[in-house]
Amino acid sequence: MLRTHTCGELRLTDINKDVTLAGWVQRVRNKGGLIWVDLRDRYGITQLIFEEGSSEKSLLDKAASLGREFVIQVKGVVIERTSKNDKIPTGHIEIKAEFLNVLNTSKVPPFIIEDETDGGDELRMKYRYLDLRRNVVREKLQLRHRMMQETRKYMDAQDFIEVETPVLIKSTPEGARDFVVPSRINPGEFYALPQSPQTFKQLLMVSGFDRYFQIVKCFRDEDLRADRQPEFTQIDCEMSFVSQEDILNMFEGLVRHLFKNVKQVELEEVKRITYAEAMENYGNDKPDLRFDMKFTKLNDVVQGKGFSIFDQAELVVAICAKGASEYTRKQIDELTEWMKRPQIGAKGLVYLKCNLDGSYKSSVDRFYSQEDLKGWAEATGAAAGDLVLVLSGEEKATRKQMSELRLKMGEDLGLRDRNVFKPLWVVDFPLLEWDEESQRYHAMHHPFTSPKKEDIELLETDAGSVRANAYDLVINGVEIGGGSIRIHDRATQQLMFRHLGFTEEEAQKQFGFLMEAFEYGAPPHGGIAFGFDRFCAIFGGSDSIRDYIAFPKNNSGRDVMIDSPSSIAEEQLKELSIKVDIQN
RNA sequence: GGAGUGGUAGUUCAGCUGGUUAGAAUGCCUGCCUGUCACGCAGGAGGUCGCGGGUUCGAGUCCCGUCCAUUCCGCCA
Repeated sequence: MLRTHTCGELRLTDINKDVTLAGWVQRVRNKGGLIWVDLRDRYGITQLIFEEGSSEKSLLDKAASLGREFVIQVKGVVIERTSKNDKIPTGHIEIKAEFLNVLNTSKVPPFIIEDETDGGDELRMKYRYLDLRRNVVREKLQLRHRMMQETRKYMDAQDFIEVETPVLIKSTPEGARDFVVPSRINPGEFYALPQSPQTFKQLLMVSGFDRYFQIVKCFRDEDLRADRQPEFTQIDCEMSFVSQEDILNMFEGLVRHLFKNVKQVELEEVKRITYAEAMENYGNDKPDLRFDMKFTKLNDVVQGKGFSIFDQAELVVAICAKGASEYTRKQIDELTEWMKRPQIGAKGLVYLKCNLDGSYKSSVDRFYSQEDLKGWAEATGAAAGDLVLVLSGEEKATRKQMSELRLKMGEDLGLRDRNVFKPLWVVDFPLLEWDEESQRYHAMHHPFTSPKKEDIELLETDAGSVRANAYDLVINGVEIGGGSIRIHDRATQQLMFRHLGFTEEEAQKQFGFLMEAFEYGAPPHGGIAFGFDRFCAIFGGSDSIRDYIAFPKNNSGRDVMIDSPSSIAEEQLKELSIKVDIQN
C-alpha cells in the first residue's frame, strides 16, 4: 500500500504516529522558511508541514515546487498544530513531512477544484474527471450510491429477484423515439435500445418470477431538459397476484425506506388523489403539495355582470395567495408579463386585492361592485391581506396556465422548501389520450395498461373517459414513478391494440410474442418504474439530474468530454450496409 | 421544430447613447516572507471580443446570417 491512512482520519489521538499519506495537492502555502501543503483525497484534507532548519533543504525545495493537483506520497509524523483550524476535522493536527515522493505531476487545471468552483458548466463537463474531484459533486454520486444500495436492500428483503433484461431489443413505433443499433450480421436490420424493459418484465411474470426488479438503464431519443437525459436509470419493478392497492403499499414502503435510511426523514402519510381531482384542484397531474393554493372555479360568481371576457370564457378560475395583498402594481404587472410569455400564453391576468381595511381593489373595478368582489373573496376563501389571481379562457389551456401561476406564486412566496417532502399517489389516470396530430387515441401510460373493469364498456362509446388502473408517484411536483396493473389476457390486449389504431397484423407483428405468452397461463400482474436519477435529485435538493450522473450528456445529447456522438469510418458503414445521406 | 438568455484574458465577469492603448477579480509566473489555512506583500505575463458578412470616417457595442451553450414550449407510450 502506498499509504497507511487517508487524508480524512488523523486526529489528536494519533500524535507521534509515523504515517504515510497519498493524495492530491490542493494548495501550497509558502511562507518562506515554512511551507504548508494541503493534501486532499476523497476522505478529506490533511495539512503537511515543511520547516526550514528541521527539514533538509532538498526536501524544502521539492515541497516549494509542488503545483496544484500534483499526486504525492508523504511519509512523516503526526504532530499537534500550534495554531489550530476548527473548520476541518483534521484541523488540530498536521504531518511533519520527512519524505516526499511525487507520484505524478499535473498541468494547471482549467478551473479551481473547490466547492465554489469558478468553472462554468461546459468546462466542468469537458473536464468531468476533474469536476468529480470536487466534494459537492462527489457527494451527489455518493448519495446515488446509497440510494442504490438501500433500494437493493429493501427489494431483496421483500423477496424481489433482480433480473437483467436485454439491451439490444426491437424497435416499436409506440411511445418515444428509439435509439437504434445496426446489425452487421443481419444487413439492413436494426436493434433498438429499450425505452424500458416493459415487455420483458411482463414475460418474467408469465415465467412465474412473481416479484422482479432491476436497476436499469433506459434510452429515449427525445429532446432533453435539465431533468431529462437520453440514457437514464429506472428502478423497474413488477409483481404477480397483486391489486393496485398492494403495489401502492409495497412501493410506498420503498419510498419510506429510502427517506428513512438515506435522508433520515420519517415520512408522514402519502396522500392519494385521483387524476380528476389533481386536474380540478391544481390543473396538473403532478401537483406540488408543499403548499395549498387550490383552484376555485368562479364561473357562477363572476359571469353575467357585463365583463365580456369572463362572460364568454369556458372557465374562470382563481387561486388565493395568502398574505400577498401587498403586491405592488409593478409586481403584478411583472407577473402578468410573465404569464403572457409564449411559453405560458395567457391573454391577461385579473387580480383582486383584499386590503387589510376590508376594502377590495381589483383590476376590473369597472365591472364589479365591492359587494361582487366580496363574493369572489368568499368563494376563494380569501381574507383581508390576501391576493386573488384570476385567469379565464378555454378550459384546458386556462387550467394549465393557472397551474404555472400557482407554482410561480408558491416559489415567490417561499412555499417550496427543498427540505420539505410531500409525496403523493395520483391514481385513476385516463387510459387513452386523443392525439390531434395523428387523429387517434394514444395510450396515456402504455398499451399494456388495463382499463378499469367498470369502464371497459365505455371503450366503444366514450373512449376518452375510460379510466386505467394506473398511478404515478409524485414528490414536490416532480413525477418520480409511474405504473399500472397490466392486461394479462390476449383478448383484452387485442381489444386495446384495436382502440389504439393497430391493425390485427401490426399488433401481431410487434407484440405477437407477448400476446402469445398471455395464452400460456399469464398471472394477473402489475408494476411500477421509478426515475432513479430524479429520485436522487429530489433527495439532493436539485432541479437538475446532471450532477447525479457521473458522465452526463449536454442539452444536445452530446458528451463533450469524449466528443460523442461522432461519425464512423467508411469501412464500418460498409460493413453495416449503411449509406449516410445528410440533408441540408 | 419554436421562443428566451448568453458567448470578451486560463477562469468568472464588467465594458453606458458606436469614439484614444478593451478593464476587474481570480488563476498563472518571478521575488520577499517561520504559524498559514480564501495566507500576505511587490512585480510581471496573458485577448482573433465565438465565426462570417454588412452599416459607418470608426464596431466588443448597431444590423443580417451562422455555430456553440443554456432554460422553457412542442416532444418525452
